[in-house]
Formats: sequence, C-alpha cells, structure tokens
Amino acid sequence: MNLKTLASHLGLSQTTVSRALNGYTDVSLATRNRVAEAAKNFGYRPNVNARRLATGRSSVIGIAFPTDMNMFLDPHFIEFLAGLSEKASQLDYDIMISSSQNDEVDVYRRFAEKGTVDLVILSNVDLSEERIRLLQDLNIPFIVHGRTATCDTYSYIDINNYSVFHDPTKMLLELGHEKIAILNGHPDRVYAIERFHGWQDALNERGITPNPDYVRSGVMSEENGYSFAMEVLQLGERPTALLCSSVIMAKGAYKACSDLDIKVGSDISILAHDDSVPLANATEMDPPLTVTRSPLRDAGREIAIMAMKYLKGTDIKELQCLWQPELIFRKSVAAPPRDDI
Amino acid sequence: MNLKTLASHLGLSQTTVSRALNGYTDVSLATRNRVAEAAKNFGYRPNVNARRLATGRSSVIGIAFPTDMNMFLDPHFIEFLAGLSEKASQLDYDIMISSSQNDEVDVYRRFAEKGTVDLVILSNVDLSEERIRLLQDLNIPFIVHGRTATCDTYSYIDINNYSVFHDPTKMLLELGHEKIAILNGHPDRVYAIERFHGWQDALNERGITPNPDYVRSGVMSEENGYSFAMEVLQLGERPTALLCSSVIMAKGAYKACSDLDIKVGSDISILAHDDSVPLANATEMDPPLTVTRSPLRDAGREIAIMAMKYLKGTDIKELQCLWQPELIFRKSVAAPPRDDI
DNA sequence: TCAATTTTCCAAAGCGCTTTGGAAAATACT
DNA sequence: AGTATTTTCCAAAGCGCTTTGGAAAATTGA
Repeated sequence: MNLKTLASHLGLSQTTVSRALNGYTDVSLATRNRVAEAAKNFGYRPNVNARRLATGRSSVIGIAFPTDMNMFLDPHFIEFLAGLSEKASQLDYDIMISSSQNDEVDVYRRFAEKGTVDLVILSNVDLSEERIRLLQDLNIPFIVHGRTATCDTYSYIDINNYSVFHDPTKMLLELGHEKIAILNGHPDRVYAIERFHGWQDALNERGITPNPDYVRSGVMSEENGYSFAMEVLQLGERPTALLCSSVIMAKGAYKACSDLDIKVGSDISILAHDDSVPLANATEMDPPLTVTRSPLRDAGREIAIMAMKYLKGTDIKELQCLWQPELIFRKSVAAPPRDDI
Repeated sequence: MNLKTLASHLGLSQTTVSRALNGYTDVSLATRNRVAEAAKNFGYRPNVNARRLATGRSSVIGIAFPTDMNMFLDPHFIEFLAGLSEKASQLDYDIMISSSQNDEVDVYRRFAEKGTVDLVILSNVDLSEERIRLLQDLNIPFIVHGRTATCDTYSYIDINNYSVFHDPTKMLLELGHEKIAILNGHPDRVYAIERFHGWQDALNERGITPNPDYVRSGVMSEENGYSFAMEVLQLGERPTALLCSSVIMAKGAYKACSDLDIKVGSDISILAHDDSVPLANATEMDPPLTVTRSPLRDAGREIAIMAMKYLKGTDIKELQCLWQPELIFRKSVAAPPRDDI
C-alpha cells in the first residue's frame, strides 16, 4: 500500500493525503481524520526511503560502536547507548551503530555524505579535539557526550566532574577527615583530570596541602581498585577516607579493606562516583556505598532529546548541559576514627 | 555532488556513470576506470536514500536492543552485537538498533513495512515460538540466534548446547568422576534444557542415574554460582565435579570452594561454558578454568555473513549453522580424589 | 449582490538514484 | 561487400514521497 493507491481509494490527491497525514492545517480537519482512519485501516506506512529522499532528512542518529577486537566493551558505553536508543525510539528517531575499528571520523563522514544519518553522537572524547574539529570542518551535525576545552563551540552533555570529587571531599573535610586518598580514572581522560582538580581545590580551600602519595590513577577496574587501595592503605600515614572514580573500583577497595581487616564505615570512609551501570550496585554493597550519582542511561536519554532539538534548529547555546551529580549519603561514610582508641 | 553533475562533468549519461560505478560489464573497462577516478576526485558518494528507493533494498540489518528500565544489559548480547556490527560494517551493511521496551515484533513489523531494514536478527529466543511465527507470517526476512523446535523452517545460528554438557560430562566420567553436579542457566531457556539433557544422557550412557540433588538452575550470575555451589558442596554426598553454564557462575563456584577450603583442580574439578564475554576470563582464573568455548562475538560475525547470503538469495537450508563448541582442558580439572587419602 | 478573503484541495515537479528497452558504433562472419 | 552479432552507451520511466504554486470552492465583507 502506497500513497498513490491510498489516495485513489479515498478519492483524493496524493498531495492532500500526504499533507493530511503530516498534519498540515491546509487540509480540513474532517478529511484529515478521514485520511488518518483510512491509513490505519489499510495499514499504510509511508516508505521511509522515499520520504528521506524527498525531505533530505533521515531521522537517523549515528553512533560509533567501539568494538576493537581485544578491547572489552565498556559497560558505561552500553548503558549510555541503552538510554539513547530508548528515547530515540520514543521520539521516532532510529539509531544506527557503526563499528569503529578503523577511523571513527571516517565512518561519520561517509554517513553524512551519503545521507544515512542526520546527526552523530560523539562519545569517549579525550583531550585531543581532532575528531571534533573534523566534524566541524565537514559540517556534520554532532553532539558530544563529554566535553573538551572548546566546548562552547558545540552542543554537549556532561556531568560536572569537578564537583564529583570536590563535593565529597568538602563533606569529608567537614566530618573531620584530612587524609583523603583518591582512586581516580585514567589520567588522560578529561573527567579524571577535572576530578583531580576538584579534590585538590577542596583541600587547598581548607589550607591542607594535597598529598601526592594519596593519588592513584588508572583504568577503573575492580583489580585496580583493589591494588590502589592496598597501596594507599599501607602507607605510613594511612588515609581515613577513599574517594573512588567508580563503584567497580570501590568494590576492589572494599575487598582490600576486608583483606587488611579495616572496617568500612568506621575505620575508613569510602565514596565513589556512581554511573549506575550494571554489576555495580552501590546500595547492595556492605556497607552501602556513599556516592555521587548520575546515571549514564539518563544522559543517553537526554542526548536523544537534544539531538531532536538540534535538528529542529535549536541554537547550540541552548544545547549545552552540565549536570550536577547528586551526593547520596550511605553507611560507608562516617567521621574519622578517634586516634586515642 | 550527485550523479547528474558527475555525469555531465564526464560527458556521459547518468545511466552509464551509474552502471560504471556499480561495475556492470556493459560499460567498457576504460570508461569504468575513468568514471571511478572522477568519482574519487570529486568525492562523489551515491545518496543512499535515493538508491534505497530505486532498488527497494536498504542494506540495513535491524536488531532489537533489550533496554528494559530495570533489566541489566546482558553482556552476552553486547558481545554478540559487537561481532555483528563489526562484520556488517565490513560487508557494507548498516546495523539499526531499536529499543524494544514494548513489543519487539511490532518494532520489526514497522521496520519492514517502512522499508527501513531488509532483514532482522532475532536474539534471546525462548521456547515460545510466537515471535518467529509472527515474522514468518509477516514475511519479514530474519535470522535467529539460537533455535526453537521448528528450526528447520528458518535460518539460524546456534551452538550445540547438548554437547556443551555432554562432552565434559563424558570426559569427567572417563577420568573417574561419578558425582557430577550442574550449575545451569535459567530452566526456561532452550539452551539450559539442552545442556541438562546432555548431562543426563552422558550419565545414563554409563549406567549412572542422574542425581536430582545435583541440578541447580537460575540466572547465570556470580551470586547464583556461589550459592548453588555452596548448596551442592554441602550435600551429604559431595560431588567431585561441577559443571557450570557460564564462566561467571564458575567464578562464584570458585569462591564457594575457597570459603569451604576445597581445592579446585584437586579436591574438586570445575568446568564451564565460555562465551568469551568480558569480565570473565577463564584463563586468568586460579587455577585456569577448563571450558567448552564458543565466542559469542564470532557468532555475531557469522550471522552478519549469513544475513548477506540470505539477502543474496541463498537457500535457508544452507543457512543453518550449528557450531560445535571446543573443549579446552585446563588445570581446574583432574581425576577425582582417592577416597583413602 | 459582487468583490475580496480564506479555506481546501490538487497537478506537476523534484529528490537522486536504478533499470528497461533500445540505438548507434564497433566487430565478426559469410 | 553486406549482414549478423557484440559492445558500448543513453533517453526516459519509475521508485514513493514532499512541496510548490496555484485553482476552485466556500466564506466574509461591503
């Protein structure tokens, strides 16, 4: 069933039927309803490729799927993708994924030049702005998940990573903690750098000199969480609080504490940032983990909405989100132990 | 740059240029080369939507992305998707994912009716054949990852789940084990049922009556692995071997053994099926875990190839793959402990 | 009542490609 | 030499939609 036959069944022109289905007001409400009903009865669905050709829009959002052979698939990315895809479906956009083994930008370029996608989502940005600049040069609409230095020139969504470590550090200081160690993400990542500064500044604001021995960075795995915690917990001046960049890392830290017979929530306070990814449920830990929380799935959903707005012409300046993570206090944090016990 | 202007630049007709680019032999090799070069120089890329409209083919493969709010994203699915997307890119197919919160088949129906996708991948099939029958009724091309009872009527790829438990059980019996427990997946899943039968038959073939106490089934999480193992290891007649449905479960079982002071690889033998998903590396376990192995990513790659063949008209009968998992022997398995020690 | 508006519809063009059904040119066959 | 065949190219139609630029009909205003 195509427009033409539907139109002839209705005794109307293609034009009218098309406009009716697209809700134009220059066709009377009566016929609009009549057309809608007929379309439903005949099970008519407009051919998307014809529409795409006619309008020049595809209503497809592209995203690179990082599938390097031996790299394990980041659950963070998947969680984000889940939110994106969910919301996009609701908004009548489709998501096209493309494996980016080779050059990611090349994938995007082809996508855009061929008219496959209207817009591209950029994920996992690093300090280098190469990809961003290329997309800007190619004039391909895009939205970034994360930020770089020139983020005022494009549309993005990010969380305030400075706060992610600044707020908990400040809270810990108020509780009386002074020896606060951080188990951070990979030092090349923008978010890790921001978090580091958040921690550093919070300490400095209190007149405390940040102790470089209390800083560890690396891939946010449970193994690293364990070994980093082991290291800092066996320093001469053992920290009284541990700030982790992810719940997974905190899990490793919990294990280290258990191995060293240090009681979390009394002997030591542990906090983490919680992206709400599977297999890392902060509330089910023992004791429940205090976190700054910002579900990645929500970010995915929001970026779908932003994409839609972008394509509808909303100004870039209005499509720059910086989310403030919420600090959720649980049993893993307490005042530091009194020295005289 | 479109066909028309490219053609006029070359002083050729659109027809010729189009056919040249598509490698038809009714345009001379000389002009074919000339056209190819010009296309490259001008950076010409055919508009996919126009092509799709003209040919009726989209070269897009659709797959439902199960993103239920509170269901955690199965890493198995992701791993499969990674393989699929990787191979599809190489074969010049695109992958469209659609969130399937509501009715998955409905998503497919719309996809197919609108001409968005040429073919659909069905994953996570269960005993009910509802979805398969619907796709067959709607005449939507599809390939199934997994199998159901009527699998001779469609194209699929699956592993021999009967072997997954039959082969290791047989091997254990030959080593002298008789008390073999299984930590299986959810009992509704087709693969879990097949595996159960594999175990059961292998025992019966040796004249051993399968002990129902030695059977546990449930979601293949580390937690379940731990608790299932705890249960069977504390039975009056403790099993000498544990057969797990996934490496993740085996991890839990290892932990249970450690808690009960049972030495894996000497006091007890443990095996598992290994889909090669991230965060579950059998070789890095201590002792290294014996597995039947069949990487899900490979299955994803293969299904992309099958999809291409299907769309090129290959007969369904030639697109039914049943992969035999390989049994990889490692230190977690040994002969059963002698009773007199 | 007739002209000016507004409402409602439509014919036709166009999106950029593929494909059909030849035609012209080149080559091969008597 | 003239005819048959093959090679190489092309004009035009068509894929199924949207959109433009009216035209006809209905409504309003005087």
